[in-house]
Amino acid sequence: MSKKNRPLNIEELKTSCQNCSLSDMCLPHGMDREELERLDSIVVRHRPMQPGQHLFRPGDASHALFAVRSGALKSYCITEDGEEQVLGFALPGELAGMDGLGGNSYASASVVLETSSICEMPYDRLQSLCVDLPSLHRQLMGVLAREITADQHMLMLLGKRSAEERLASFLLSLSTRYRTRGLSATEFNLPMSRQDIGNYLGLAIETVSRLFAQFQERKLLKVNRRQVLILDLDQLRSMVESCASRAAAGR
Amino acid sequence: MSKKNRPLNIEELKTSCQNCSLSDMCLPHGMDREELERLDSIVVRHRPMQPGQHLFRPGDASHALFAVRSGALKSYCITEDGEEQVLGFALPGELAGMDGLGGNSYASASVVLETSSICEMPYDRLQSLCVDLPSLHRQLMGVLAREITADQHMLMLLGKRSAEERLASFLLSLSTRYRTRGLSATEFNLPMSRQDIGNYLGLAIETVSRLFAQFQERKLLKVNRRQVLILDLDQLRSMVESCASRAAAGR
DNA sequence: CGGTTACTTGATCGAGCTCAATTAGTGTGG
DNA sequence: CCACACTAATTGAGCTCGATCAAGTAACCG
Repeated sequence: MSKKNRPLNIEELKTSCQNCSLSDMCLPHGMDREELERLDSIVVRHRPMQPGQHLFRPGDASHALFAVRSGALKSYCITEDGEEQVLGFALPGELAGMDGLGGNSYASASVVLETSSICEMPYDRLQSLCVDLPSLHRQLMGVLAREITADQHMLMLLGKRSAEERLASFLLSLSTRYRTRGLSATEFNLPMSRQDIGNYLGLAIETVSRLFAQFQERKLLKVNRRQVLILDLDQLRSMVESCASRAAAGR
Repeated sequence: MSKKNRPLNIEELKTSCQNCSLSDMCLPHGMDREELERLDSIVVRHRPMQPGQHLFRPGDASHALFAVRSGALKSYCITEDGEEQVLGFALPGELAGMDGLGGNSYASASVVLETSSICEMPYDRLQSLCVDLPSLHRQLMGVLAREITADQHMLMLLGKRSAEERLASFLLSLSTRYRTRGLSATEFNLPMSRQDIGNYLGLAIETVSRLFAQFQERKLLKVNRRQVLILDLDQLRSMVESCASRAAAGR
């Protein structure tokens, strides 16, 4: 927490995949020291970005994959009529910009939700590196396949689940992802607004708000604005048991 | 139709990507003659498969990508409570099995809807071929990226669109895909049941049925069981985009 | 044929949306 | 420091779309 107010430390900027605590859940997963070094050499690291700043917008020439080092991103697209559709959120160790791979432009937008450090990996360099590093190639395929699986999991959520199940599933997903990152599974801050949550889950924001109130009354959790404290993870799980296996498997 | 009863013709089995009319909308897109030959060498072609047969099921060891040569596939997953969730349909030139790439097993199932010829491309051979053929690598990435984009388009459909808009969008998608394949954009047979359509679109089958009836009354199309004749493509299109009223009104 | 499955049509009900009002944060400027 | 504006979130009331339940019809198949 005091980190926030410290002046910029050059050592922190000079970070590499090799000493990044997230490397195991990020693109470098399963790569050895030498491979990591080569990946490192193509990663561009910027200064922290501020809420509201965009990594890219739909139609922008697609040139790079992005990894979240700290902070959070929101991925969304704009429908023909100007409505926003939230597609997902990227937490540390997760990627954005996959939909531009192999094409000319991004189909979605990616915007910073809270102050974030981002690693940028240019497609062309990534691709040529894949030729040399089969494990990177496999890892990249795996990342894309998991993204497809995750999107399909969302299809199930939106197609089959009630509002209650959707919100429970969403909170469990966040909980699991924070725990994986060594953070608390039961106490965290939501990086996104109610608007974003509702949009993502296909619900009106009033419904989201009411559900939070209802969950609180049922002693499942405590929520104050963006602060969430989960009191009964098991019961939340039992609300979405049919989706739990996939989420837990992580694959 | 008489084809069904003819003995197996060796020439029909010996088909290759090089003389496949679908190659432009399939994995080979953008590859030259020599590259095609090398891709051909790793493609396994089976005898036609019958409705109900599975290419793979969730949890099966993932070993290959599949391309539809003729016929149609349904992709779905099963939730723990035994519910089926339809994830999509593959028409000729389209792929199945992408969610197993880079992992150990498929997350979804793929089942044949109507008698189909399938091309099988083993992952390991595909991957080693990617090292030699950058254009295949790029194409594979592109295919995966498009799949992600398509899934995200479905998220929008399920999250934001009314039943009417969903069915219109579904029919338009089929229409476009058939036209791209050199078939009629206005007259085709649905390869899937009402059950499948409803499941896919997040609607009850009764709703799907009623909408078909309603569309017919509005002279948008004629439908008889699985035969569809689209009468007013433009108006169907305007239904998908005509959410402008809602957007203008508020939000 | 009779039985089975796929689809259609009708009637009713409720989950979640919309509209509207209120409350709680969050600056911003005097 | 407070008044004011502005946005985010909550809460309430009523309504609508689409689900569910139920019955009927049409194709298919031994």
